Amino acid sequence: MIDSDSLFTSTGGTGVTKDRLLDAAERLFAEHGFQATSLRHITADAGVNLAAVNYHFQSKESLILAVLIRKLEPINRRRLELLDELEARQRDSAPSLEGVLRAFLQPVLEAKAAGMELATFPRLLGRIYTEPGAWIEKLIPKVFGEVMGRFKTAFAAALPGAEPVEVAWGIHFAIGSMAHFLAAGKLLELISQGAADESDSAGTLERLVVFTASGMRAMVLRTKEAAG
Amino acid sequence: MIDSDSLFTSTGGTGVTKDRLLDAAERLFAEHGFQATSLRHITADAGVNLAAVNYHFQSKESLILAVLIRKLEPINRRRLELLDELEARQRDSAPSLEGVLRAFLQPVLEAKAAGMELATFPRLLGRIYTEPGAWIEKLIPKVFGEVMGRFKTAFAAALPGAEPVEVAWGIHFAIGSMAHFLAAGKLLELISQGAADESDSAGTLERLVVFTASGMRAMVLRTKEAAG
DNA sequence: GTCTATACGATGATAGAC
DNA sequence: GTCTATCATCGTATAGAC
Repeated sequence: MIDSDSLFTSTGGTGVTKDRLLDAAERLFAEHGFQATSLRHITADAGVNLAAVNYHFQSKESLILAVLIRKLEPINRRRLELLDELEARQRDSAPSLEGVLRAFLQPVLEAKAAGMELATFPRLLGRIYTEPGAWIEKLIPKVFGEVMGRFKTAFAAALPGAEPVEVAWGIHFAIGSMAHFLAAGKLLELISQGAADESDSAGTLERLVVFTASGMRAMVLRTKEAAG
Repeated sequence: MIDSDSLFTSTGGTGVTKDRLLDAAERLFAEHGFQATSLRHITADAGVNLAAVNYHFQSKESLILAVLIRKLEPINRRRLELLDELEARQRDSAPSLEGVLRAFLQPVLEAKAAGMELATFPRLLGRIYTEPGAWIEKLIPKVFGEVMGRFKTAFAAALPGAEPVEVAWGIHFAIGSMAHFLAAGKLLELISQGAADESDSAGTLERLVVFTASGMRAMVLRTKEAAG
């Protein structure tokens, strides 16, 4: 259905039309959502022909993914940077679990604080995960492959003695807490009756790190005790 | 855009057409997803006229919500049942945090194990939360209002001394871990390279309870120490 | 290789007769 | 309450100009 390769090929030279499309699409998606934004709106806004979408991208869904991947790339690069710094700072010992979590979570919260419409991303991924076709399984490794590999190792090192499968569960739950915060900020407002400030990035990061670090440690400890 | 009241009004007497629509929609949505299921498929399958959808429900989105709400109701009822039992069992002391979490999480995992297509629900809610219009803010309290109120009290009692806003953060993160597990099971497969068994409901419940209980306790402790 | 003009089939929604 | 008929709009595909 979607040629996943085309999503990653650089524009090479000028690539005016393609970039104009991505820019217009990004702006309109953030403002009105995916479904409410028609390809005709996008192409009119970009000043290009409707058919250009099907030339540069194959489908609307592919265009959405291209927009998201373009936004996600710097976040993942920053994650790897922070992990590099963390590992360089403590060459002898293993990095702390809190440090690894901070390297993983901070770039996302920074991007949200910078005004990026990240709420759309978990939504789209969530929709895609369970959609028939399952081409996402080849896409995710390409976008998150390096990040996931590096961080899995780092998490395992920060949780000595943990079974790899339990580390995976922990990462999954941690991503869930983060993704839900990004996607459903309004729910936090409802639960806390307006008392919680979701725009407080530093506070959110701290809470996420404390919550997930403690959760992961407890899960690992549980299985270690059950085994021993 | 959507008259939220109509989603909750009982069919009253027979209501054949409305129920036939809900049944057909539920089956087709679970099989093909929301977007891929057209109203014409649904009405043909239900043996009713196309316009019946717009008469009984106003829009496709409203029909989707009605289907989900109908499935969600028994889950929330079971949650309250389990919480009642828990509170009756230990009248004198406060219920344990793990017990409250189990009452909240178990009915969802049971429903998933029974074959319910729950993955669609976090997806839809996620999409709606950030959609313009924000009518969901009136809808959520109606569906989750009683559950949220009862469990907020129970969580606060199980976390003595915790600031209410921190309890809200904890609930939010816990819901995130649960919702992400429901919506993105394939991601867990990828992270664990197939080692994690997401169909193991008992194991998942146990992991979720341990993870979220420990996370909530640590978050509350952090703010208590900061305050004291 | 890029881009445009144009058309197609299907969709969600509505108006008005019964 | 239920139907038929009809609407504007959508995503997509193709043929052909630069």
